[in-house]
Amino acid sequence: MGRGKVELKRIENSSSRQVTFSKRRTGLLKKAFELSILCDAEVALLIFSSTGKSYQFASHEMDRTIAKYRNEVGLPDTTNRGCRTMEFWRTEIHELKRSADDLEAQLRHLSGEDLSKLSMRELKQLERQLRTGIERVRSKKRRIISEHLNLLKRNQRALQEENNSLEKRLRELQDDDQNVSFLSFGGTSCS
Amino acid sequence: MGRGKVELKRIENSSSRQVTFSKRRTGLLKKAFELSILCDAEVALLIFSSTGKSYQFASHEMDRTIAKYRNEVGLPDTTNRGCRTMEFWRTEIHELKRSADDLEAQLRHLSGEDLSKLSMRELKQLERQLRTGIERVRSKKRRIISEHLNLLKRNQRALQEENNSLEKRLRELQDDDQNVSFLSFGGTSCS
DNA sequence: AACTATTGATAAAC
DNA sequence: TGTTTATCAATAGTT
Repeated sequence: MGRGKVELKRIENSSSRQVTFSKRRTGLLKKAFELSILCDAEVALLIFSSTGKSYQFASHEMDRTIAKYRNEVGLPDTTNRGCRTMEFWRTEIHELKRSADDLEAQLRHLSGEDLSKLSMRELKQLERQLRTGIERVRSKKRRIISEHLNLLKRNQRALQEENNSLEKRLRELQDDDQNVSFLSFGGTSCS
Repeated sequence: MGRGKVELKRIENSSSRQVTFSKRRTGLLKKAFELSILCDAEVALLIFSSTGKSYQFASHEMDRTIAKYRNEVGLPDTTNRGCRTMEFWRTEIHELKRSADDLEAQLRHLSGEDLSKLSMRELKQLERQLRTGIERVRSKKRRIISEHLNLLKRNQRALQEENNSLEKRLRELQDDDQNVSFLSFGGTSCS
């Protein structure tokens, strides 16, 4: 952004480097702030100039964010254990509650409740989501039904086959019977 | 940057918020990287999404940069007060997380995901719920559209009336004009 | 530091 | 999630 592209390497001219540092540092801090507000994120940013001057931004308590990071990475936190943890848990719980509230609101919206504050755009999006959901549910139902049907067909086929073989055996038995009668009564075929 | 300005406040629509988070997070990390290269600065950036996912960048060793920060701010105090209620917080958080998981599962189901474990009966119930939801959303949309339409009609009517009165006044003015001509020129009607 | 031509980032839509 | 497009924002080079 600016007149001409910039190669991604250390700016050799020291005063340009300082000017650029000042401009970009400001921009970076601003963007970190915006991200934290717009997206409700927890952001911590530490900057040290090559001359050692320090700049920073933290959307929440810096130590808490660092503690979270250490937790994530797996190392035990070297900050205060104990006293501050209480506050840590409290905010943690607060956030969990808020995200639960958020989920509940989404659920209500998907059930068609509490729509009064939604814009047309949000309503359209919601309808699309519901349509997708209902289509997937229906497709799942169809699959279940079709599987059930296949099972029934298979069973039917098996029964039919069993039936056939039973009939066949029955006929054979009847034939035997006739032969027995024929033999025992001297060969007159009746009907 | 993008179509239309953005107000600096938490984005209420949760899916927009997530999309924006993803985009801006990428941008922020990129800019942090660029600053560190171009200006030879030491930069550390920690980001946690509102759902707790973690992202980070460090131009140097993260711990070193954090240590530098701690040094800058002043060493942490080691006060260690009673943390007997630790267990309480732990269970509290556990419960909250479980209820959040439950809500998330419901949401997934309503979005048509994760249906494999549901029975036919549950699927039918889900479909009914979705149908109700979609019908309510559609009805809300219809109401909004109809209100908008009414507003437009009212405006149109008002404009029409204004138009009529303006035309009337214009005619009156023209008539006056003719009368004035008539009087000053002694009564000869011209055309 | 202020200016402005340009590039870069990204909101909205798909 | 990725792509595209229309716009706004950041900033490189200049004064």
